[in-house]
Amino acid sequence: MKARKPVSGKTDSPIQNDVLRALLGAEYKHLRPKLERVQLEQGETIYEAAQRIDYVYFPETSVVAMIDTVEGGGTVEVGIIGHEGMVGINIFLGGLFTPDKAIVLLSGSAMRMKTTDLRSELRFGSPLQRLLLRYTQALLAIISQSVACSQHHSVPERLARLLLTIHDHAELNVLDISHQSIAGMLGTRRVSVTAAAGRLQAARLISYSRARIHILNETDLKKESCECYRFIRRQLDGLLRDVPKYLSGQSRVPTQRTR
Amino acid sequence: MKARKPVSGKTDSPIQNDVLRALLGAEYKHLRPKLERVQLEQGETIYEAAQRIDYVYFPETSVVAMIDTVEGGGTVEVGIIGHEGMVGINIFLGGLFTPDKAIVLLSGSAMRMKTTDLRSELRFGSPLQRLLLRYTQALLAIISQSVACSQHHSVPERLARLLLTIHDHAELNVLDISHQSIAGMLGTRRVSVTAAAGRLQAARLISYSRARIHILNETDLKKESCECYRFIRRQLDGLLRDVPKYLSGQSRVPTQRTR
DNA sequence: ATAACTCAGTCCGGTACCGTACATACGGTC
DNA sequence: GACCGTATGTACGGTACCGGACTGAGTTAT
Repeated sequence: MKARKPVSGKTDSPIQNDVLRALLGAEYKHLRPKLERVQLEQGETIYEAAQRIDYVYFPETSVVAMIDTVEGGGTVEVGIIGHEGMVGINIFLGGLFTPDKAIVLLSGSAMRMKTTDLRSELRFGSPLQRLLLRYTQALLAIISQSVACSQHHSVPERLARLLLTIHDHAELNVLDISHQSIAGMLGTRRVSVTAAAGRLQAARLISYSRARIHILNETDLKKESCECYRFIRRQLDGLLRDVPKYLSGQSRVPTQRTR
Repeated sequence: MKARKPVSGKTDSPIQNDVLRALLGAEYKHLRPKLERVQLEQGETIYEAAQRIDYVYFPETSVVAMIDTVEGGGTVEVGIIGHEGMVGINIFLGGLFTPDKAIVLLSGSAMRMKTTDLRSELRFGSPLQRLLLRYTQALLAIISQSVACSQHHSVPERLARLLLTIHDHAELNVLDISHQSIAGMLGTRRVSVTAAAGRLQAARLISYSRARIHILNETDLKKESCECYRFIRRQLDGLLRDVPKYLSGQSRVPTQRTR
């Protein structure tokens, strides 16, 4: 496991991950010393496929993509994880490894925790466990939808969906991603991405150059996307709404991070 | 909820679902009165999408498919569930509804349990919970692979995979399924299935007529399938191997049902 | 026997991709 | 400014699959 430097100075600033924030009561005090804030840099590989996992990550401003690889080298994205979730859900489910590769899509901070610490937190029907169960549910629904999506929706539709999904986690209207790496996520050729992106640019919905994409018109971009974007949003929004009932003293989830 | 007749007579015969069998100790006695054996008939719909769930099902000789539907009517299979698993995993994860439709692929028996009973069983860190967590893990891995599969593998490859997967749950080398419903699972046209199936028949790997498919040469059929079949098998086999360590008094999982 | 239905076989033009290749353009480095 | 690595633009033939339509063959109902 590669050494990773903690974010200097602001180790104690407020936590921005929704799962952790939902635990801000008594549970939190107990958990806090086991959490460490780290900076994740774009392009960095967090997990290799089939690798033993030492840490799970709760992204804050960072965004992480889960990537599957098939024989022959083809890849595809099976999940985008940001401040609403956790990277390493397989650990929670009882596994020791990740089935897929996790790479950092957008630089930013994340809280991390040793897998051993996570496991001991889960001993009882703890709030953390219920939160993660709930998150797993959303993840399962989203991935199921992804199967349907890759089967039935066109590359342009899926490109719009992907851009919107990442954009929802980003702080600006700018995404630093190349056509090539988008192609890797959609499981298609770079050329197909360029063609689709070209159309979106011609329609003034986005603009791009050299691995930098600007979202110009989010509203109309949604119209170009397949239903899957809305589906994903609904799942993740529901996640926040459903959280309170799992908590004891807490009446409402803290305000969502602006983007 | 439709009335469903219990299987007459043999209500007390041994349970054939792997999850339940793994609980055959003290936990079992506690659970047994809450389980009811029912007969599931091919083509029957167990859950509609977005429907409230009253029962979860533990298939024994029956096989169930989870089907997603997209706007426009396209469908795709997102999971085949047999004696190794549970139908209604979303309940376990804290939901109230199924996101997808569940239909009976092959007739047979299943044990079922009220969702309310399931929930109360899960209060503590029960063995049942750990078994279902472990199962969820496998399910997540399999569905992730399905995303990659539908993106990168051809219809003939995926047809072989599907037939093998169903066959593994069946008791005979005969599957009563039409090209049309296979098309619904692969998310493709009936014509594409016919073409692919025709090739497999010409190669004497299968034979078929009027919604009845015979598996003639499983070994060579595997060679026509994409890697995904092996992947699924590995996940489900690992499921059985990993079970014992979650149990207290039990040293080994009971012998697997022959097929 | 006839009809009605479901299932499978075949054909047709169209298109959204694929794999490959090469050309151009941008950004940073020296 | 010249260079190099990376990103994007474009072209081209090939093919897997689509949507739609029609035929014939088996199965069940009347």
